[in-house]
Amino acid sequence: MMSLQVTFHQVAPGSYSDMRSRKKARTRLAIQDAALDLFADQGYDETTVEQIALRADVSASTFFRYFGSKADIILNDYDSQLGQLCAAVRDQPLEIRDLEAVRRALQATWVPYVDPVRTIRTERAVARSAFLCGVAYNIGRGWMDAVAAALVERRGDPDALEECLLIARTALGVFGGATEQWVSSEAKEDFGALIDQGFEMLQRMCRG
Amino acid sequence: MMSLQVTFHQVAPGSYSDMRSRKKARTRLAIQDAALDLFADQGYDETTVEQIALRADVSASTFFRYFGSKADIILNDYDSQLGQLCAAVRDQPLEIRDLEAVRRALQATWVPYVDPVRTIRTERAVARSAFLCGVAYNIGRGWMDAVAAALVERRGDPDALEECLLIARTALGVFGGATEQWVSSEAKEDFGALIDQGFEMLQRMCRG
DNA sequence: ATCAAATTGACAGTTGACTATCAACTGACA
DNA sequence: TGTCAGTTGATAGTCAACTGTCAATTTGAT
Repeated sequence: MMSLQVTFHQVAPGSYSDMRSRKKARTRLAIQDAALDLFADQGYDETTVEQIALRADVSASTFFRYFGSKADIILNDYDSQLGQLCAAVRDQPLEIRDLEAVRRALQATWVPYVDPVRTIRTERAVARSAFLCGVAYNIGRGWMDAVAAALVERRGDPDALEECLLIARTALGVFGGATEQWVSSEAKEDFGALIDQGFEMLQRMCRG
Repeated sequence: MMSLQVTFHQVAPGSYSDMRSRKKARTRLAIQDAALDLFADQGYDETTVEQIALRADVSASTFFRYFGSKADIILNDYDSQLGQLCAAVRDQPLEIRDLEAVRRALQATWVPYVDPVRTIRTERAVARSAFLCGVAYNIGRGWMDAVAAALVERRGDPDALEECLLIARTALGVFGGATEQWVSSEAKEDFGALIDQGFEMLQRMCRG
């Protein structure tokens, strides 16, 4: 998936020790923040790089020094969080069903760390643009694959991949639905409770 | 969802009776076909309107007379097929569980009518472009909403919307997974069987 | 065959994403 | 304080999507 590769361009990550690096990190964040605000307000296509640069108080040239393309802005690295989620899935005791393992892992590694404001803004931006939808979809897909792999590893049965993929897909579907409800309540409702509710519903739905 | 609205531009649908209209319909299809071929081969972003026009034996001007934008090409109207699916869902006898109702409706109104070649080509194009992913995602979303509405109507219980949404989401997840398997087998496997298999797996996954 | 309307291609122009270059500036360090 | 590498803004230019216009061609009706 070429268009989804995260390109760090000329800005190396890590080693934010000296003033220079700290300033760069600040600039990077400022650009991202400005862009997401504008995307949420006007839509992705309707926002020009010049507008983003203006709001972030940099020149268009500088923008392209920090991000290889307009698309790169939102190709955040959720990698660390995804890693934790997968580790938590793997660490669930074996006597617990797969679906329940994913539920617990989500509750432990994701729910406590979501930022409501950022989530709402991102969701709004995504809802307005087919391109951003695609990016979100692919991120979700990456999660699905990783979670499925974690489940397979937990079981120790490589033949179960197809089944684990379905489990991961279903679990992330529940997660997505809960997120949607949460966002549409403007984060007023309890996110964790919404997720549990979704999993219970799934249970009921399959039994009859 | 502004960017996903189907704009018929200057070409009115329906009433393809006389020679002129028939020719227009043919041109329209030729452009769509050329575009999808190129998208599948080179990717969406990497394909220029000029290339599409060239392959379809028209000028770029003509291209923009048929499609308001490059994106419009793939914003096909699956409306009729979606309508049939929903009708089939509504018509399933009440003693059948929701999930099973959707499964039967899919088997009856969708599986027999898929074109393998076209599906494979489309899937390949979608896999290469974040934008096309987004379009596909939104189409899927429209399905989810419509199927959920059909389920609510079948039950006659408007309060069940949230639950029906989850059911529709899960069913379409199974459907999506099966489609993926089918495509990756190059349509060699039995599509209907893959779908049934997915639903059975879902059953097992929730129980045990 | 002929006329009016629809359709088309050629061409010129606008916009915005993105690249390349260079001179000016800023922080790190001796 | 002065030097130097790293960072920046301004400028000019490319490329492709998209718009508008006009003359040439094709089609339907008479």
